[in-house]
Amino acid sequence: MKIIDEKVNIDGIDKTILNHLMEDARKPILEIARNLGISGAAIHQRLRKLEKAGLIEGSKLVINPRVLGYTTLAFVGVYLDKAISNPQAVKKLREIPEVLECHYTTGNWSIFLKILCRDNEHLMKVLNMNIQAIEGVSRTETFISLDQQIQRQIKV
Amino acid sequence: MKIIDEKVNIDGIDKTILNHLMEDARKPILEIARNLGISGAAIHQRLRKLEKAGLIEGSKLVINPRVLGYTTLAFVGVYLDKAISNPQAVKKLREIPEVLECHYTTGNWSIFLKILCRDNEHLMKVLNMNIQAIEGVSRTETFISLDQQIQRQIKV
DNA sequence: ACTGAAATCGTTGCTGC
DNA sequence: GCAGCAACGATTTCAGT
Repeated sequence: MKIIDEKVNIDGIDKTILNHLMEDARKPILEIARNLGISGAAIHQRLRKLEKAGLIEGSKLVINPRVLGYTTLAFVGVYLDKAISNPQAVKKLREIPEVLECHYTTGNWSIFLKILCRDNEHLMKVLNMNIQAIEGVSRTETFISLDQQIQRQIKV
Repeated sequence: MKIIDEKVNIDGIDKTILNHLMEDARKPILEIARNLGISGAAIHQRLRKLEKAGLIEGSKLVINPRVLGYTTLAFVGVYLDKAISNPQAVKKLREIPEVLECHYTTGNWSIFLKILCRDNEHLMKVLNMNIQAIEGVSRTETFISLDQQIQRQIKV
């Protein structure tokens, strides 16, 4: 766990830089620099400041899973028998590549998952063969995403 | 909607390139090239092929919302009165910056959201003032993420 | 906090294997 | 499908103000 003890003071220039790069992490720094009327070096200085403050975590290439044949996105609420089995369950869940997110949540479920599968048959297999097989998992409730309408990060 | 009609044939070299850049979209291409023992130009050729195939959607700078004071992540199931109001509801949801994801789902809810707020008070305000205020929204069920244990993309 | 300069890298297009 | 090369632009760092 990284400790963030740096004060973050973000001005409009920082926001402009971040908003550009949040859309396209490989957008040329000099292009942003020309838009802002400052030098490329100034942008780099600000980026280093924002990294040091812990605001910038990194960058990711975003792929379209449909092209790889992954078309079924689902959310799964997991009921666990006993609280003590949670960390072991998460460890097992981490070994299932279809599990993209895993949250401890308030409410009915102990654990809440986002999983991505090739199709419904694959989803059923992952649920029955992989997730239900984990010790402590008593029951699951599955919600299939028929269509995702919004996908974004928080506005800076 | 982009039409993907390209056949995708991804070999081990493509996978290596993608896995590197999915971890860090700004990782130097020449560094990857040296690891693989091929030229930088060859990597660029493959990246163009993968973009043309629609597998590469883009890249994103990933920020840590906690540094901006956003600490409460929640999932919200939304009940809508009538099916006809769904597109209008989504349109309104898009105007709420705290809404990061929005899915049409199978099961009890019409719509399922991921939302990010500064704290529980802010969450309550967004639920009561913004989401419940949307025409057609009859009820919501909220699950707060106490801790996110897994966050990743599908393995290529 | 920013500029300007200098070295390295990114990117494209070419020729040839 | 890849190498090697060339040309131009971008990245990155650092001294200087």
